[in-house]
Amino acid sequence: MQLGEGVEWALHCCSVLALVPAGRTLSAARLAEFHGVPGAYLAKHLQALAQAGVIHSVPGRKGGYRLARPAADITLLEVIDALEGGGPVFRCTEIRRRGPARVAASEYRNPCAIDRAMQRAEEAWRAELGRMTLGDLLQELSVSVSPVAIRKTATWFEEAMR
Amino acid sequence: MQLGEGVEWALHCCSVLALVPAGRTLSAARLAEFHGVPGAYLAKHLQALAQAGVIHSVPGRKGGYRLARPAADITLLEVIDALEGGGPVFRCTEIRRRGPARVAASEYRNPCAIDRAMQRAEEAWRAELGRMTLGDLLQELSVSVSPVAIRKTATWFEEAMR
DNA sequence: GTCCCTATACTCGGATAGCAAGTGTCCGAGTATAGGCGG
DNA sequence: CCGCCTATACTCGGACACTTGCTATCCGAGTATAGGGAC
Repeated sequence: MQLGEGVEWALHCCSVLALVPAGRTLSAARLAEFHGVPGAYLAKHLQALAQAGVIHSVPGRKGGYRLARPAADITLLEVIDALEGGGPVFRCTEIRRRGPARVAASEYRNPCAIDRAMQRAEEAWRAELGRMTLGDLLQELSVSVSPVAIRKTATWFEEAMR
Repeated sequence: MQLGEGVEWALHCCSVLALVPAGRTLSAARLAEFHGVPGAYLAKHLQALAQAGVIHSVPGRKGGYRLARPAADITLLEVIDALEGGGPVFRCTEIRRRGPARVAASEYRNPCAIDRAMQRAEEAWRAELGRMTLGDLLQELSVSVSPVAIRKTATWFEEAMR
């Protein structure tokens, strides 16, 4: 089991979009260029983010993408769920109700103990991701990224915003 | 992202194998019959569990499978890692080092903040699964499963052990 | 009657197809700009 | 000189191929049993 590559791209793109000035946008092509990834495929993931209400898309010539809300109001969990569908990682198919030891449906009042344990673990995962917002991420980036890289990013931004 | 179907099967099989008397085994065919799943495919997953040292395989005519250790010493995490490979769910491909804003490799001393956040969440998931053992699961099952189902399972076991 | 040998039945183990989902790419619909034309 | 109209360039959005990994199955290698034969 592993998350799709698009999750990494989406998280990086969102952290970049958080730097876009209010009222401006950044196109999918620019985002792809910045991260060195295929633009056509990245567009597909950005589309999913837009449909989930994480980012806002602006059509037309001066169009592009921007965050749909302030960075502090967007959790990492939202970004991931937007791409992966948000369904449960572990799907209980109730195999306990199959085979020779099955009993009447009314006997299965309690939920499957295995499913419960898995959901508990999954909830811990989601809680951790739901605790952290893009705002937190930006703050962490501002202190952990080297000044050289920050300067270079700022320069690229001026070019891209022109 | 979702776990393979085999994870559910493996967890149920392990909880059944925990009921096997010491010195005895249960064949893959019996386990498949009990859960109503294709035996040939289940065998593949049991094989993975055996290679990971979770269960012990006995070849030959009176062969089969049994737990490699006491149920209280086997965590749910071990079972899942045995099937899914144990690798990280989120793989950081360091895309920050690509594109026009990249800088010299020596500037990337700090680990990627996005990767850190994802690993933290993943660790919460693994911790929760590592906390629970098959022994805990059995105890929970003994009180949550209906007496009728327990009796029916016991009857099937007597037949299978013959 | 006892021991040994052989054929058998049943087990695990790895090698082999089929299929769904993720990966990657393309072209069409829509909009703000820029330039030219008319008043 | 000013306003309007049209052609253009650039954007997002969904429809279309390809590849990887999960799903499913089979047959071969190995071992304990059971039966028969020899002593």
